[in-house]
Amino acid sequence: MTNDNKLTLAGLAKLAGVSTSTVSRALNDNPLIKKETREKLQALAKEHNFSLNRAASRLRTQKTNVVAVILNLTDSTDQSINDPFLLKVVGDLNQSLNKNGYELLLSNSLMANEDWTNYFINSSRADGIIVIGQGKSTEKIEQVASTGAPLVVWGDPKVHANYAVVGSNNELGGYLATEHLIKGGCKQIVFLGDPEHAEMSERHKGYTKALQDYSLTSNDMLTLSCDITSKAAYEKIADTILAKGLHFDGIVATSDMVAIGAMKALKERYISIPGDVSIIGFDDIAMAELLHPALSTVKQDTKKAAQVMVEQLLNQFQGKAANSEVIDIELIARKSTRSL
Amino acid sequence: MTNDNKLTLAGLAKLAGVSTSTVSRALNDNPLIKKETREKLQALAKEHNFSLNRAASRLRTQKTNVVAVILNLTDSTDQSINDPFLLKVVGDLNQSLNKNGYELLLSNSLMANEDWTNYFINSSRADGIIVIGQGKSTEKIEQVASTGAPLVVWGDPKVHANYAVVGSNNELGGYLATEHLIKGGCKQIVFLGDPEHAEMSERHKGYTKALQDYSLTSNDMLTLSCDITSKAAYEKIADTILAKGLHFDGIVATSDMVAIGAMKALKERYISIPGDVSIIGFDDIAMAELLHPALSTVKQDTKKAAQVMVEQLLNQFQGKAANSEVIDIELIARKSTRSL
DNA sequence: AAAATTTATGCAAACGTTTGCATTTATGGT
DNA sequence: ACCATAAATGCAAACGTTTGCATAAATTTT
Repeated sequence: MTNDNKLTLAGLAKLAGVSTSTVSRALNDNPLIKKETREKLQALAKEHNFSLNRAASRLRTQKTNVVAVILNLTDSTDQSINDPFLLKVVGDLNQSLNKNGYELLLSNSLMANEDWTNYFINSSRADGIIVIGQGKSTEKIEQVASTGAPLVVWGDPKVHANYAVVGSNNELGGYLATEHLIKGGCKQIVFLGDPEHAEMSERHKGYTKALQDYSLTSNDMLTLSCDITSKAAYEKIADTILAKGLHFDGIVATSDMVAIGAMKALKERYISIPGDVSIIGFDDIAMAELLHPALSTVKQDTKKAAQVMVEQLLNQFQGKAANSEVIDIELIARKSTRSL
Repeated sequence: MTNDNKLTLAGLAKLAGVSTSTVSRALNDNPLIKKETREKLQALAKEHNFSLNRAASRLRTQKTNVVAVILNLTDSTDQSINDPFLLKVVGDLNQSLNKNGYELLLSNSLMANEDWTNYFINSSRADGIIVIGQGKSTEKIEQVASTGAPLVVWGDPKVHANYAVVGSNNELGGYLATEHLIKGGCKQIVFLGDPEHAEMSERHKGYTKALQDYSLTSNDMLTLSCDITSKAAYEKIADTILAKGLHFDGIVATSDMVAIGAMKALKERYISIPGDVSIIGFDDIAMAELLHPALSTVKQDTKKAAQVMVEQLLNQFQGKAANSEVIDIELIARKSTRSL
């Protein structure tokens, strides 16, 4: 529009009849420059539609103002990429990062290079790394941590790690969910999910503890292990009922998506929810309240989580140590569970 | 680990006893360098965990190998950020971009600066822009297009625009969906969605055309306008039934999320699906087949779409003009619609 | 009114690559 | 053996910022 050959700092300087250093400082609102000239130059820049070359300034300052967000998918069936919860976290991180002047470089564990520190940090692609999900193996994460690169992980904050983990109180969540079913009168409560997964295993702990506290059967056969996708959950419940009949009256699902799969398997068999079987999920994805019956669940506060994660990362940028932090969860009782 | 003070090209060169130019060329696999030395240097680089400073190379080459992906949210209630379909598109774009050596910088229309070309392209943050969703207003997009910046938009490819649009054949989709209901015996078919939205309005066209072709009532009152979220759809259906009774026996929903909301409103009133009312969605999100009843829908091929969009963008990088392109859709009949 | 201080601006080097051109080394032709 | 050509490497400039230090201008102090 205005000028075709890209306008540079030097160009602006010439236009204004000052030096590049003055323009640079003025645009960065450096008080070293007299206020009037600062404003004049800023106006000039706006007028000429000037925009700083970030590649140059990143090179000079050794700071990118970019954060790499890595979706830690568990395997190649791009299943979890469909989990609305994870993607909600990405969205909220984007908001928080932008608010703090950072941009979000999206990546995932399947595509990203082997050595994350090397690829993102040493190459000046990003200043820090946020990993979403600990998955089943944490070796790559630990490797990043060992390099000392700024890092925050979404996962279970209770697992002892040499890196900062932000996450919900999963054990408590599992406990509350189970207790809610118990109080609704359930006697045979199944845990449905993947107990090898860090976060899920904590939820399983809470589940077991609640059963003990209320002295209910804590049979091993009540733990149904399956991948954390709707489809896997659907199949697991269908198979189980086929094999052993309806030997349970409550399901603690490890995520809302898992609960959705289970619900479908039950509905297809005309098993009433919550009449015959109560079911409770985890996450509180947007869809939970729109299911029929509306899904009771344990809500994870992703907005808060995103804020905390960004905050922790910024701390590390300033040389401070980062701490793991627990985000409060909240039991949301809807229609898929009986409440006596 | 190996060395703490960052290793640079010059450092590597010194280690190898050659010049920086040789190392640079070797690492870029430039045949100007003898094959043996190339391999030797690449091995050395790997051994020393060397990684190129991208800020520097971007500055020098004026190429970032980054593409900005902008989620074009319609308003500030961050509603659409919850739409799994949009996020699926982001995921697929990430795959396609990575496969072609590009990285994905995520942004959204609410946070991003006003002038997208200026912010992303002129500043050397990215080489090109992909906008997901035309939304209700396309002024920002048109502005980008007018600057000549590499741009591809996901939306309705039929709307005549001065930029390349990749999208499904929405009119055909709307037609097929409606026809499917008609063939199932529906007589009073409602269109549920937002006809002001570019893509949705095309689907509405197809809907109208199908009604005409089969000479069914094409009453204006059968077009129920609502935001494209589950919640809005739920409320719209609930209100409509309250006000006018059940005056329809089929619903063409503008997206699967909208269909989900409508389904809930029906179920709550013990209206049988598809017994009393058939319902069909659009998108085929992962969850569609896991609803009860499994949702019939018009599938959009996001993987293919992502590939095409990236391809079109790469074309523009090479100076070629980009064309709008139509992605095939597919009717998926499940259990939420009668099939006579 | 000159010296001392404060305030505002400019100079020039540096960030780490890439690449046109010059130079050296190897290969081949007579 | 010598020259012409081809292959391999090196030199040095450039990309567009930022910033320590030096300088110039304005202000205050004596």
